[in-house]
Amino acid sequence: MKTFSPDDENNKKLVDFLKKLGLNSTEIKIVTSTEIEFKKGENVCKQGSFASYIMILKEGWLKSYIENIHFKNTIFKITKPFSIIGLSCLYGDNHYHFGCQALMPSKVCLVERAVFDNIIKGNNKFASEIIKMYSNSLQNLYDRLNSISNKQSLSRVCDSLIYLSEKIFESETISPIVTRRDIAELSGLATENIVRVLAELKTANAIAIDKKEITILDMDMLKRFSCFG
Amino acid sequence: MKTFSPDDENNKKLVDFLKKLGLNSTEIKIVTSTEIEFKKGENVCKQGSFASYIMILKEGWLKSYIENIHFKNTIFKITKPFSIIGLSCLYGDNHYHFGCQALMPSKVCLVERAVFDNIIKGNNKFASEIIKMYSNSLQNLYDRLNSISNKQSLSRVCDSLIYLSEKIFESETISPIVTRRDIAELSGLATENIVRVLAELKTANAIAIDKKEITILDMDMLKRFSCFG
DNA sequence: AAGCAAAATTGATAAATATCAATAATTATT
DNA sequence: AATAATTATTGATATTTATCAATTTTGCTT
Repeated sequence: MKTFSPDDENNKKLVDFLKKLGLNSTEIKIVTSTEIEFKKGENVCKQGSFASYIMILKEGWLKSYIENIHFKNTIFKITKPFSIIGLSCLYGDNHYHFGCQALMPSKVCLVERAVFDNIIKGNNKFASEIIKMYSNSLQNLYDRLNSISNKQSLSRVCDSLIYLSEKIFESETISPIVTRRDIAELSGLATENIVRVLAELKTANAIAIDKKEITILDMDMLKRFSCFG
Repeated sequence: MKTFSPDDENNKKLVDFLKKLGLNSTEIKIVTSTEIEFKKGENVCKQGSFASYIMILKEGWLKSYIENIHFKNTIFKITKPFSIIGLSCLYGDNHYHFGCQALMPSKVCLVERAVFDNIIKGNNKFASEIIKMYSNSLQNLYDRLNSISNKQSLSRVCDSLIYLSEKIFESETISPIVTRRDIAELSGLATENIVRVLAELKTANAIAIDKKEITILDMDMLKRFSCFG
């Protein structure tokens, strides 16, 4: 009997994911042929640089953000395996409109844009799956925009925690790979305010804090706070 | 010689637009068969309602926005003819995640989602044009998010004015169909602050104000202010 | 385990924005 | 053209959030 290393396991999952998107074996080989490792904190892509690749996250976690002139970032998405990054750059001007950084050691498959485009054009099932991803991305951005532009700090932080718990980590526990600053940039607030709001939520028994790890104890309460505005 | 009514003219432009997207005559007929008129202020779609249709704006102007509980809206897009609205609802849960309202009397073609989906699946050229629109929508949302979450009022208002002038009206003059409140909801600010910032910009000779009409006199200045943060 | 660097926390203060109230201007309606 | 209704404007004030400075905690390296 063959034993699988964690890497084999991960390969298998990635292939399964791509199959579900409608890719055949040849296409899967093409798409997974170039794999790059990134260290924690490394840039996966830089805002403004030439957008050569569409990226598939195979292992690890990334954050995608928009940089402004004064190095104040807005994180609009945390990405888990197996997600596709850079779809907004598939057509249009040839530059990344956002930056992306590894939250922990991560492996990413790079697919040249033209190659990716070709597969879409020749594979309707895949095209329609990609369109689903676009829809999801738009909806996620609507959510973030709503949170940041219409709500106050408490509600915004709750939104971020709900997002991280439900959409990203799929657990009541938010991994400590997400820092207070990350939550701040996700909420459009200063780090110090995040700390204060988290302390409030802890007092209210909505969350528990163990060092950098946050656990949601009362999701209903967070959702009520989120609605308050 | 035949003379054309404004309506004929408009029909022709719409057909041209759809041809460029790769649709054939049959598909164009299907897509333009249902046409609805909306009065100024009328809801084209309501956030949360069942998403039956993809919409093509044939005539007029619309605003798309996200509502929060306390009726504070965030406008994320102003739409001109010929734009497609509701792509984010093509798949996914069956509800509109945003509201859309007519800024003036407008005509909209309604296309059932399933019909639209079928055309995409059978027409690669069209699918890839639709994907371009998704990319543009995402990039527009990145821009808005960056403006609202990282910048102060002056820069935000400048961003909104630049957006309206360059992307929407394609003129230095911003049509008075956009109210101060619309600019506020586009900028994530209170209406009163918009008025104050506009007064500042007028004093700086960056814009001219004639009743409700705003004309950009110095686009470079607006862009510098936009970057200040 | 000690020492260092990064991240988190706390309090005090400043700055930015929202809100409220009152008035003026504009547009729509009759 | 007169009136009503909406939208815009202005000033004063209250809230909210950011910033700054100092300290503590945590995680990492040796």
